[in-house]
Amino acid sequence: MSPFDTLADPILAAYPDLARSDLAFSVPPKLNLGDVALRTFEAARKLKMAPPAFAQQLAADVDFGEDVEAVNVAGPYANFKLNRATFGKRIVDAVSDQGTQYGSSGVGRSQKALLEHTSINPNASPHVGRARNAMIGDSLARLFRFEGYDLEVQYYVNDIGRQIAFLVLACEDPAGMSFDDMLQTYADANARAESDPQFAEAGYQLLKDIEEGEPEAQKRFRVVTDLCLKGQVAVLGRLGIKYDRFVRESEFVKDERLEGVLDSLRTKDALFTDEEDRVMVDLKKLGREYDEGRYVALLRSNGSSLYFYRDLAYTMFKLEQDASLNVIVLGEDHLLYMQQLQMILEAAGHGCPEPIYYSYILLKDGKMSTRQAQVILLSDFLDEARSRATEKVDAQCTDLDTKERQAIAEHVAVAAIRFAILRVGANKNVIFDWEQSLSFSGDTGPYVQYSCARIASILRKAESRGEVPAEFTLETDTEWALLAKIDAFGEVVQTAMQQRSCAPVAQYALDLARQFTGFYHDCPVVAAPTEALRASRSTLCAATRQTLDNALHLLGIQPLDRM
RNA sequence: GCCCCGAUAGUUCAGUGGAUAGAACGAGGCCCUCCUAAGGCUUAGACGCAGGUUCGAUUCCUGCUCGGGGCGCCA
Repeated sequence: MSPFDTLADPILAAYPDLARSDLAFSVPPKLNLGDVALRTFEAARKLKMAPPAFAQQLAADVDFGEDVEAVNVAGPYANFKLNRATFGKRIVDAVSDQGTQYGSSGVGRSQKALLEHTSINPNASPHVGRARNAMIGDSLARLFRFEGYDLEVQYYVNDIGRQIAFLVLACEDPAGMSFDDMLQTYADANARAESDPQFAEAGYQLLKDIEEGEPEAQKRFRVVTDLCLKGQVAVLGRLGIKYDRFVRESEFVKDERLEGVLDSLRTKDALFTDEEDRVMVDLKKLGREYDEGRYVALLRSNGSSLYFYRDLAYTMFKLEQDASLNVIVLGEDHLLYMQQLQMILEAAGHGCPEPIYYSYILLKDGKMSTRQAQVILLSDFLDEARSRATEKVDAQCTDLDTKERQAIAEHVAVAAIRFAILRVGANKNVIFDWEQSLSFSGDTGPYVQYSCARIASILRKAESRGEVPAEFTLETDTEWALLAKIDAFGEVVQTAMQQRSCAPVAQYALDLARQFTGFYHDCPVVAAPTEALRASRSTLCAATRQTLDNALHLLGIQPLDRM
């Protein structure tokens, strides 16, 4: 129950021509104006009145009951002064009742959802650019589950194709190799394929062999890609990222699911074999207006499949699962590709997964490239972050044992990277900067964790378990501002769902943590002047912590009790 | 050439068709006999350019400039 709703009802009763969406409530720029503001431009227009006049009339005519202490009009704005204790108790009760579900709208309840993310080549240790996909995907997975969806997260393992073939070819003794060797081997193999036509030819032959089911070739691919996949998943696991199902691309080299699609294309005269014997699709026949991206190749001249063909089959496989939410996280380079895929699927009468695009993380001197071994590896980043965090934790938590301190340091490292990536909009390029990404102060994940630790410390000292007292009291603007912030969480979650992005959640977590810090400095809890205030402030701390926990959970960041 | 995305303080990012555009880092000045200084207070500092729509545009539209991505046997 948001304070805004209880204010809207009497207004709508007094002015039947208005709808809830005409009433724009917000927090006033200064708290001395009021606790909640109503902007009247929209409603006044509908009623054909001047906004200031409407605000005056509304303040005079509408009875808001005893929960509203005053309505002050400032030009086109009506500012409400509320009975803060009453509203405050409602907010704190809501958090207490809903606990880990506080903020969820439950829209996804009893609905199935499918999310594909990461899906990188099993060729080497993931770099932070790739990890952006995984972090965005994982935060969306958490968001969808929080909203009640029954979600399956899929990782499409690109375990076949030209570049994997080169890697497999270069791994003469895969059994004796470690995951850490792979980056260099992969880079070398790609360089060699460029300069050594025989090597490249052998790669294509290997590819053809595996597609034709040659057992020895399959085994070689499997050993290498398994080693890589295991290594990648372990590194991503450090970030708390998990997958429900791994689907191998190699399972889709020949797929009967495509028969229907290909038939539809033939019917529309969109399928043809070009002069070089490739099987192609002409999207112009399906209504594409630009020459750009008009043609799509499905099969090589030697009959082996291309990525598009295999992914089309995999996408059909996903569509068969009939999820009400079917989302895929992709790099911005896949935009045209996805448009093409959608056209083909539409031509065959199918829907298409909903794509979420993200832009690249760039290095100061250009793009990260695994192929050229020009990367910041995620594992290197995490190690460096952990070692910096360890220094601080060791100095500050001297009463904890080494194992506990190490665990905290790892959580801080993960918080730093996840927060740094998730808080910026997905369609913005990020220029990677070591010092900035490793910072633990300011607008960072560790700052939010620090607020959590402070709350935990207060609750330990106050020996409070956070029960809401019968009589909730508060006396300062700071306490009210914190309550208003807590109340806003549900709306933030809805915005995140609409935008398909947890960036608003990250921003919110920061705002809430900062708001709490203001409270921390202004309002003593343990040493509160009265028992009633001590109890209410403890409760407010507990509600803040629950809300922070819920927000951090969506971001995949561990709230800490000590740091 | 064509198609997508971006441009807000020195830097990295938020944000909004309407009240005084928010933070952080960096720079200057302060605060630990006070629930964790990974903190707080304080000073200075910003909507790329040009048009248009609107009572009102940083926000919507068009053009331009700059940056990123893409455009037939890579994935």
